[in-house]
Amino acid sequence: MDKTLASLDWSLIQSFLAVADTGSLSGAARRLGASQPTLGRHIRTLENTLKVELFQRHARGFQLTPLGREMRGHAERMAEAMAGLSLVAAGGETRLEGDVRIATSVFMAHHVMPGIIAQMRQQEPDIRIDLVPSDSSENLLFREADIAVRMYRPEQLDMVTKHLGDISLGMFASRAYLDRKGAPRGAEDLHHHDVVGYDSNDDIIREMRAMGIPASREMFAVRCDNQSAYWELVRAGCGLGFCQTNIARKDPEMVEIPLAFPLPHLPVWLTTHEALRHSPRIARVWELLDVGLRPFVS
Amino acid sequence: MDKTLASLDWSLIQSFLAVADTGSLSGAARRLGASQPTLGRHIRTLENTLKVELFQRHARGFQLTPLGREMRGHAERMAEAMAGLSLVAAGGETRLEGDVRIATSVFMAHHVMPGIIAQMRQQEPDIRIDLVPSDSSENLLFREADIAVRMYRPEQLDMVTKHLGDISLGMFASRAYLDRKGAPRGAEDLHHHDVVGYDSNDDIIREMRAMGIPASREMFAVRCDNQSAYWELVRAGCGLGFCQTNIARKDPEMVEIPLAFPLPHLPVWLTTHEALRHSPRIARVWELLDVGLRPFVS
DNA sequence: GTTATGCTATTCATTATTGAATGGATAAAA
DNA sequence: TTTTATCCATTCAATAATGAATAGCATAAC
Repeated sequence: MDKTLASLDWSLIQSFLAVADTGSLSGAARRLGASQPTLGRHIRTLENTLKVELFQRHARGFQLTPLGREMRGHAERMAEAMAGLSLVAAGGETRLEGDVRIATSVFMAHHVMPGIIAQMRQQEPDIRIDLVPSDSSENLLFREADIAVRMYRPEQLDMVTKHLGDISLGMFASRAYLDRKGAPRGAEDLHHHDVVGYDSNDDIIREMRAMGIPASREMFAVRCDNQSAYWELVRAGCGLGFCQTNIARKDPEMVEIPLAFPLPHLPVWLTTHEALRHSPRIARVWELLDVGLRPFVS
Repeated sequence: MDKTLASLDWSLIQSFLAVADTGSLSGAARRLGASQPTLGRHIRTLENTLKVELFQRHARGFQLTPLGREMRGHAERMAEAMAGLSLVAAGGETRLEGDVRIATSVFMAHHVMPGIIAQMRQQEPDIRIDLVPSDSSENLLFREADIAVRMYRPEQLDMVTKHLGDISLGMFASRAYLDRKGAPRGAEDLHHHDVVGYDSNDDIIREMRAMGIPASREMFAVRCDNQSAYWELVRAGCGLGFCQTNIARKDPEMVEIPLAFPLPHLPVWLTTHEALRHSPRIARVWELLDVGLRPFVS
């Protein structure tokens, strides 16, 4: 085996990749939990050892040279292999303790998960939970999360999934709003009302059109992409809005608006990586999520 | 990104793979140029961080657990990516100095390369040469060599190759042997002579059979796989033997035995990895080998 | 122009890592 | 059995790597 290959410290490549990704020593340092001088030294050592120039030193940061760009691909392949390795390792943990990261939508994280997690903590005090609220999908391969609770069918490969059931949606308004504007009568009447909608997400519009109701972005008086904040807007009386019926019906201030047409249902999927499935603590949290979410997916 | 993934030092994986490959801390230490306690600590750190058991401690060394075996594949993928990276880096070196590893057959390394390398050193004193004599083929992907001089067409992918010409073979015997046994007359007469052959390598037998001459392993009085030692056996008068004519004819003690049938020719191929082709020092050594080998491939 | 911000390079005390040495344990060879 | 050769774990002095602090730049905003 070549001397260079054997003696070159792999952690230098780790640093190289971090600097290449973040574009600066400082950024890479933050990502790796190291300091900026350390990263600077790592890059210099790497360049000196390989006798090549990997970055152009710029006042605003480090920029890859063409050669560095060529090397980056290989470093990324190393990172992927490392991710796979780390996944196998996590799946091999045998004790019923440790951290479990649960990714789910902002809305669920706000309105559903706290109760479930509180119960989990009582039953499994040795399992610490990281809750990752996010409406963009996580990459479970890179362990951005261990278990994801999602409102759509996961499409990543090597995943174990379970469809827990469906969440029914309803249209709601606050009493204050209804006192002011009255309740809508039928689909056409919606045009005379304020509706709270999503901003960049066009789910509502597409669903309404699918129902045969003309809809456009302009019909929304107030828009918000964060679903928790969205719901607070509706509760504050900004207009009509949609919400999971199981949550909204518990709120005495909110009134459900009966609709002539049925709203779509949201499927609830539990997901984890195949390699993690046999880890006791992941399996346990999976089980508790399965049970805990049941009341919400009637 | 997961904390474990980001914070786990990749050099620990490097150590893990070395221990998995060699089966011992000491062996891994030798391979990595580190010490046995260091490797021991690395493995322990890795196991503690990932909270898994990777090896079974045995008195004779370390043995992978099933989980460790699963992880090994990923570690190997990392090593492959690392090899690719290191190759790109080596190809990106811009100076006409450094080390170049030349792999070639034991015989060539003994009888041909020294002169060529001596001349190289005069013309390019800043290029240091590692000569790797080996009759098994090198893996240029892992940079076991930078340039290989081979007697067969290389089959690895991503390789740059050049057919320099062919080497002609002849049958020779020492004067001492001929004085004792006389020269053979024709192919049938070979049975009354001692022939020095290869041991596990059956090239000679296959070639003779291809020529229509009945041959078997038993016809060899003395056998040796190392071709340099083989030739010394022939020179010492152990029997008839084959050799490159260009080399053998320079030896006043050796007499060529004229044969009625033609012997096969050996092709000479120069090989390097695609990624290294544009490195100035590799290109320079390639060029000098091309020129230097010319007299031998008439 | 001036200020604020974000970055890199350098220094130096601190900390963490390393390896030589040692002891103990096991398996193979004499 | 005794010897020999490996191997691993542990210890501790020496070494190497680290990060906080600082200074110096370049850019962007005012």
